[in-house]
Amino acid sequence: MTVTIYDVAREAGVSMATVSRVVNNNPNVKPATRKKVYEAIERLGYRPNAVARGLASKKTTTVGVVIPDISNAIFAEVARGIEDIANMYHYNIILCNADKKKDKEIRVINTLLEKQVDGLLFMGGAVTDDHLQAFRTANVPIVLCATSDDNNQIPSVDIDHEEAAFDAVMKLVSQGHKRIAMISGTLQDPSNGYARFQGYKRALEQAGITYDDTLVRIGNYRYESGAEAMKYFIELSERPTAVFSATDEMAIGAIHCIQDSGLQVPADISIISVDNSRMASMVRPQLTAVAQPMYDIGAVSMRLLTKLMKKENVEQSKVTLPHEIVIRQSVGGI
Amino acid sequence: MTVTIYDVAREAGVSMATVSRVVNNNPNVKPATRKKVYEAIERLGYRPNAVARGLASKKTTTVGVVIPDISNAIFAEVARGIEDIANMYHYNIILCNADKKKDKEIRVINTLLEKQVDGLLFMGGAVTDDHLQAFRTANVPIVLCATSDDNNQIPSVDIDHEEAAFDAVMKLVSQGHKRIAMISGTLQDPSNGYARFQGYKRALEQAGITYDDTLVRIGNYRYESGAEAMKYFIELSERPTAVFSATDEMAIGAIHCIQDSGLQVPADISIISVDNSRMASMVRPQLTAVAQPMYDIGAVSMRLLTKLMKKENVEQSKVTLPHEIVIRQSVGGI
DNA sequence: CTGTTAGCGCGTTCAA
DNA sequence: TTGAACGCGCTAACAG
Repeated sequence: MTVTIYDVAREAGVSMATVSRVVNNNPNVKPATRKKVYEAIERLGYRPNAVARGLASKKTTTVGVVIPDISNAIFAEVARGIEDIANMYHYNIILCNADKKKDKEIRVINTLLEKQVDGLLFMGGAVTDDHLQAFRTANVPIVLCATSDDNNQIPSVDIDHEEAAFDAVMKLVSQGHKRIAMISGTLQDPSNGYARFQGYKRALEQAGITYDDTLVRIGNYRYESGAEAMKYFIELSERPTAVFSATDEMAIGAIHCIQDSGLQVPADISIISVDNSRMASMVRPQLTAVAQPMYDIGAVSMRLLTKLMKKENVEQSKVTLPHEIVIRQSVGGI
Repeated sequence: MTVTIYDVAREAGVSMATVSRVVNNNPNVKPATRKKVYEAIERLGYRPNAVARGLASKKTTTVGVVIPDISNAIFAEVARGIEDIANMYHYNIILCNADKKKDKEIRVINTLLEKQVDGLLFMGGAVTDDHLQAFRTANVPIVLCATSDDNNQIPSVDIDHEEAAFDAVMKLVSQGHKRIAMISGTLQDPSNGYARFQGYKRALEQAGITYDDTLVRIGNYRYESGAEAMKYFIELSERPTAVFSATDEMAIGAIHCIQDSGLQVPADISIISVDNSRMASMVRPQLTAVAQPMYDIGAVSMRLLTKLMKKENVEQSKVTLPHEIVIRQSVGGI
């Protein structure tokens, strides 16, 4: 049924070792024999068995990527960066979606490790002790991508979320806003949640604005939750003149909620967010946002992982990429 | 370094066969020994090697899913359906992105096959002879998901794209529109492109409207291409009163283009599309669209694949799921 | 209920 | 430049 390296060897009149050599591009094969082998491979339709190869060589040339939520547009762009670099270094990548559930993340990590991936990329999402525990038992390199752990034990590539949020809110401040609300992610999420919230608070402080927790709502990163939070703000007796959203999608929900209430963005309320996904341009008014360099985060983390897998020594295992603010139309003066 | 089943056996004072039995939940093990083995596993931090297991058992309990374009929101929902059913039947799933490039699709298919997946799900996208060729050499079942091949040789789960497009256009017709443009995908794409275009033409014909190819533009499914196509239509001496877009994202680009030109949707121009992704509600006015049952397409195709993998006989290898029209706000009368 | 023994398909010495 | 032989970690008969 399945044609193996033995069949090819017999067909070509050589030994299996020789077939193995040509398949693996080992130069120590006479061109004539190489040709014979290739012909036999062609004739038989031989396809190398990566599983057997992996067992024999103890390498799979594949890296596993766990995506917290496949429907989050951010990760698509990060994945693109990962893939481009992976291809460059001849690694296959396999994606596993974890559906935003922590236990599924752990399960997926273990599955990937059992599959003997040569390295692991853990994309955005909280890194708990359970994660750390799973990582610790791995004997392949792991890098965190668009997230990081509290104590920076694991190599990671990310932006400074606190600073990004700070910059976003300061943009609002510089436009004269004083009553600035925030649509946050859950504070359990260290990057997109907690850090961005801290940045918000620090900016308020620096601007001399007292923090008011009626101006903070927690969303779940989805469009609807952004709209709900905004609805709450609009109904406040003294509503905010500007809103900082932790992510694009919630910001867009907020924009539409404002418009559906008969108000204008940014005339009545300004909106800014962090992310700058493709969606930021797909709304009217277009969304002003602090941009994460998503492609680069993916590319750099994959590059870092290749170094780790090759046991090259890396000078810096935690890399923080710069962010920048992209001005569009959703922020106005007061 | 790596702890094997053999180490566990020694630690627990049993044979490796027994360890294998408990790891695989074979009932033929005395509870006491089972307990001993579990303890040894715990103590040593043993993790089964899926590669070795796959080689010995000739099964990997994983199915490969090729995603044509990870940044396409449609596939996220389809993937969700796939995963839920896969989990139910205890299959792991690994996703491979093909970046909308045909050669990468073929490469990814072969990689997955080399990895000895037990089955393959090929998601939306054109199925060419090269694909068929790659499929033919596979000796595991394959099912097409949200797409199908011309001759229906491969099992598939999909909607009737031609009919869906027809229904969309007929909706426009029923509202009194006569000058109906289309933003199409490439005609090389049999499902999202060619079939939907055919449905458009058939609807026109049925409505007694002569087909006019100045009213058709080909886009690449991205927001920007929808906007560009719309720009072209608006500048026509006699512009359309309604536009049928092959997909949501292009439709949203079109809506914004209309609004940016100072026109209104649907007062000046109506828009309808096929897909009904999450984005359809994330635009103002909200998009009226023919809905594909994306989750179901994923779930049903995975279910079909499990049957095929278990060699159960399936009555119907090509299944066509029903679609329905979701009325929102982007279509008006004339 | 448990242990022994073959392979699974391939990479990799070590000789020749 | 080539081949023979071993072993990767595990499952699956087959015995006992």
